[in-house]
Amino acid sequence: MIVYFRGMRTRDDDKQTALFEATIKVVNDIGFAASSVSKIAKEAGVSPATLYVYYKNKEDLLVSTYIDIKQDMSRELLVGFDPDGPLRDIFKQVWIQLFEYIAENSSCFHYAEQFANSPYSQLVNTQEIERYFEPLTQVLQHGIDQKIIKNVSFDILKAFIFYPVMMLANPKHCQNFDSSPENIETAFGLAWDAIKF
Amino acid sequence: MIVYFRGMRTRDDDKQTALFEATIKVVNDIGFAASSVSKIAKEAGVSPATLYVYYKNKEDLLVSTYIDIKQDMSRELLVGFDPDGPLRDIFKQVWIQLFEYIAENSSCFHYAEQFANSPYSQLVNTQEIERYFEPLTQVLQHGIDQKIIKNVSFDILKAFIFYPVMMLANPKHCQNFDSSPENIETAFGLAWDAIKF
Amino acid sequence: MIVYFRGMRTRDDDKQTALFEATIKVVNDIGFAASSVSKIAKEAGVSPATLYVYYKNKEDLLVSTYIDIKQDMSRELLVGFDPDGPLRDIFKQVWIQLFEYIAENSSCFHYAEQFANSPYSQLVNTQEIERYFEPLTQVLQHGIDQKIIKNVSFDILKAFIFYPVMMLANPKHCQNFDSSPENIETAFGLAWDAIKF
Amino acid sequence: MIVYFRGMRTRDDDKQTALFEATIKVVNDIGFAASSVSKIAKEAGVSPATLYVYYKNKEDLLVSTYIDIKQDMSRELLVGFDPDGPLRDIFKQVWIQLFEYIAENSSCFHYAEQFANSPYSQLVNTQEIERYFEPLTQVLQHGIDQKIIKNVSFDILKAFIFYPVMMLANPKHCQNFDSSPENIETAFGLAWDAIKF
DNA sequence: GATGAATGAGTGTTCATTCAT
DNA sequence: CATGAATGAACACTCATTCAT
Repeated sequence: MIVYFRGMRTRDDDKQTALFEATIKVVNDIGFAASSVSKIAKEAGVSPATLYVYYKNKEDLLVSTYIDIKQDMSRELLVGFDPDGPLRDIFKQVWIQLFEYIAENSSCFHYAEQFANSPYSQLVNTQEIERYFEPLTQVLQHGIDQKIIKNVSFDILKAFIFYPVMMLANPKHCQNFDSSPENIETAFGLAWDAIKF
Repeated sequence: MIVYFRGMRTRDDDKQTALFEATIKVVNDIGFAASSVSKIAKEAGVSPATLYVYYKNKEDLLVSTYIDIKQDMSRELLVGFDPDGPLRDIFKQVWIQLFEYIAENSSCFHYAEQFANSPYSQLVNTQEIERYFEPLTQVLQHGIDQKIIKNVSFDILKAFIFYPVMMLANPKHCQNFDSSPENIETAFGLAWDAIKF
Repeated sequence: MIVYFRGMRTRDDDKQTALFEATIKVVNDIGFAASSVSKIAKEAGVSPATLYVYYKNKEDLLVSTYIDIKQDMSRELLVGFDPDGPLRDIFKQVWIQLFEYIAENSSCFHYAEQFANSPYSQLVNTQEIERYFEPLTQVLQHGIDQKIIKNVSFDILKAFIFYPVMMLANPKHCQNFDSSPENIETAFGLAWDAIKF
Repeated sequence: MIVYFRGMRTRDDDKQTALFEATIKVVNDIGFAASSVSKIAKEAGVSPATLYVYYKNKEDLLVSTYIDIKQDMSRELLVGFDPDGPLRDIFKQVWIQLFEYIAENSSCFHYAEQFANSPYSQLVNTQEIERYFEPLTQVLQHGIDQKIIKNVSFDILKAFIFYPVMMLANPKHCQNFDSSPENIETAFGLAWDAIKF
């Protein structure tokens, strides 16, 4: 066991955070294709070489950033999640929280979308990501068993519950959509009509 | 020695087509970020310099390719479009044609998605693109007026009719979805339930 | 068949030569380890990017340069080669020509030595290189058969005929050696005494 | 917490040795060009910064390692050296010991060769190195005076006694040479024939 | 003494684009 | 029209070295 009577220079959490945020900002500003390690480092206020202290390489930087976002997103989505409540309420809560997450973290969300559309996406273990969202899948199955939700494949259900939110909450796609609580509720109404038995 | 006959095409349509297809192929194979003018030219079987005869620069190449795809897509979508038929049938037909277009032209569709997610998308006149799909908007409005379709904003309606298809038809997102006619009909059922009054 | 009624820009032989010479000069001046593509390009008076028009990459540059030197060296060595003359005369002529080649092309020779001592050497087909010198091997065998030369392995014979020349002709190793015709003849005497039956 | 006892070594000899060995290993494994301070430090199991406690800089590391090897080599060469025995026996013994040293310490030897071929070699005092081998030079002179050895310059003699060994003992150059005692004796025979009066 | 963090300067290589032909 | 040659600028990444601890 090594004990230091005088500590060495330690890794700087601020720098890690700065790099994380810079990655998202740069990618959102100029796009995945044009984002370079040097631009991200400059945005973070560190030397490009420093970036390699915190990340193995560009791929690691982009992939780690994506995974961190996805983890954070699933956490936000499932705040106050209660699998024993009424199904419609569960989904409404998740739906609204997803909407709010996207609206409030639009840059993170957009980064994740760009990442998922890039060839880097093949480098992440999709199953691991999906595990974050497993509680939702279980509730869906429960709804199907109780004949509350249509007995169609998960892919179809997800396509109607979550995909439209992503569009509506993203000002890039829906500039006209006014995200007042009423409008969000209205939109959820359509989602529920789609999947309910 | 090349001899020019009268009426001979000076700009070679074959080359233009080759470049169009090469652009999509390369972008889909290696991603937006890694796609370079030289790789696209090589894939098309022409010199990088020749590419500049047909396109002003890289941006022009990418943007033009996107617009061409979108035009073609709207054309396919609206084949046999009859605004006077029953509303549900109209949408069903468009829905299925959209689905088939994506399934059959997945590389074009994927290119368009990557493009739309890139900052290049800011360079295209979105209104012009939307005009291609205007007949659909008119039918939507008609349905609302007749109380066949929910009286909510176009953005919400579109988010539930078209966005889910894009997810379902894209094998990258839905590997498990079996696109048999029955499944497609089932999925359309959810879309209709969502928007119908 | 493509016929150009107006030619395109053609590859510049001067540039190729300049790159060849620059490679040798730089490597000899600062060593294999410190030699970089940019330094070689600068020495040749071209852009680093231009270098990649003529060579696939750094490895190709270094390996091609080595092979070119070796080919040239074997050509010089075998000038006036007559396998039917007296054995001692054959070897004396080759020995002297090797000596002169090394003395006159010391930079090429030194490059080749550095290359052979580098890990890049594993990338060249040694057999192909040795084929250049095959006439000598045949004469050696002939000498052994006729009991003019000691019946020992080729490796030993080569080690005593050619390796000492490389040392003597190389001013880096033998600063004191005066390469007058008499001294060269004397040195050859030792080589012949070593291998003669 | 580290506690210093009285008389405790401050500079760690183990670390010095580890660095010496790591330098040779890394250079032999990946070549002079690719060898970096960090890789050597990692191989030695210390921090790059620690390396600078033992060596002034990279140059010092490489040069010191070379000198250490050369010293060790001369020591091995002259084991049991008796200037009063028969000349042929003296040289035979040295020759065989040189051969064995190279065969047994091929990595050290190869490092030394690479170093000698690099521009770093200009940084070492060659005369100091040669002094290690002075006993041999004296014996040579003695042989010349007694007309046992040809009266030619030292450079020529050395070129025929020692250079061929280096070639034969180096498997990189002579893969086919079987270093059995008989073969080594045979090879020495050629060396002796070359230099003997 | 020993260390991981930090970095400016450099690496090999590819880029989008222009040029002469 | 069509081309291969040519390049400055950028790329991802590693370097030898220093610094604070």
